[in-house]
Amino acid sequence: MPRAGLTTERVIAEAERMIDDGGLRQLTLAALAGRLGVRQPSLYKHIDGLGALEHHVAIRAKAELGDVLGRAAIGRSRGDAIAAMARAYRDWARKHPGRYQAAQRAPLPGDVEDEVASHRVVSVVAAVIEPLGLHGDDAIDAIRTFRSALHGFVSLEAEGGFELPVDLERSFERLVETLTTVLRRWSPFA
Amino acid sequence: MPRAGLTTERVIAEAERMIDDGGLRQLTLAALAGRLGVRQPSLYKHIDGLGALEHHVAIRAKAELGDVLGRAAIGRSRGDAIAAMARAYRDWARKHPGRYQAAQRAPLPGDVEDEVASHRVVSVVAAVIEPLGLHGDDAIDAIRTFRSALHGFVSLEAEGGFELPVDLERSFERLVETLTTVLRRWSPFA
DNA sequence: ACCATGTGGCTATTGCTAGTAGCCATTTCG
DNA sequence: CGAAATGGCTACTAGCAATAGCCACATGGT
Repeated sequence: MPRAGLTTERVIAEAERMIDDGGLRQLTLAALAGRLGVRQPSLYKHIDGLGALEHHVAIRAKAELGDVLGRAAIGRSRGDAIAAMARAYRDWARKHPGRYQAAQRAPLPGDVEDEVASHRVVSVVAAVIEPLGLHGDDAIDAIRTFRSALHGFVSLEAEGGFELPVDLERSFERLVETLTTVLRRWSPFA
Repeated sequence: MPRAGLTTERVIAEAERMIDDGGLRQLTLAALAGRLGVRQPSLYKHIDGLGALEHHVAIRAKAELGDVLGRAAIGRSRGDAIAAMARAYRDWARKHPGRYQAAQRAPLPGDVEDEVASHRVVSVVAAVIEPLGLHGDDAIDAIRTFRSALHGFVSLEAEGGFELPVDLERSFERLVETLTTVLRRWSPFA
């Protein structure tokens, strides 16, 4: 009986591929094992159950998204950086819908690894917004607005929540323009 | 053996209560039957399986959300109507997190009932935005921006996606103010 | 009042899922 | 080259949705 040569890495990678074309919901250990040419219980030698697998996928997705956002902002400033980051955010989410979805679960309190990965995304956004002169609560409000608008657009788009598939590019560019304008003019709150 | 006196209505209502305090994910026919004092197969006399049940819940949630938004805007105009609608949106989603989540699935093509309910939400928003002088593609972009920002905020809030639970009220009011300002000044696109 | 019909429960069963126990062949390392 | 570790496996349990088919209750007509 020749060995399949699985590793934790390969199992997770296949799970990622699986959810990116089929949705998070249809990730099952049975189907995953099938894809890897192995029986379902064999997976437990590499991952600690379905929950742990989803957790790994989530952390990796958060880390990669943070990375992508960071790279998008390099060499740009202010409005340009914000727009580039927004487009990178949407692009990544569209290329990896399952992983994006997996990344939405908040870390459990005390789960340091997850907290770090989650925080990275926020801190990259914060780093781009800070040069606009925003600090403290004003910066927090601005970051939340930015994230809300992007996450909202991306997830409505992914769910097919926009009724007409036409003109999504235009609508998104419009949203990006609005965001950059709004954030550049962000002012202290009463 | 006395009858339990179930109806389709009661089954759906109990499912709604169930997902509103526990999340959509933990809606199972077994648990639902337990709550209703009945065995699991008995539910099939009233609903056509778990998928159909979720579908009913989704349609009712969309209809009710559309209703709530419509009522919020009555007697107000322009910025006031937009702000009131935004607050009503968030309030309803917070009061009914499971139903809000259920309402996010887009209708399958040809599912007229679902399409009507889905469209109602969009058309209420459209009705409030139109008096600002927006038509055609500009109105579509504006509606999408509005929905994106609200849905994004609400779902990030529900998932615990904002790191600090403090100041959410302030951040939301800020978002609402920003939205009303942006929409009032919405201009034709190049 | 009573019988006939329809219906809302039920038990029993199937098939799919996650997860556990424990075996054994292959690999790896002293 | 032998011993230990390891990565597959089969066999099993338990929970889930769903179907088949039974039977008691409720209802309505004569």
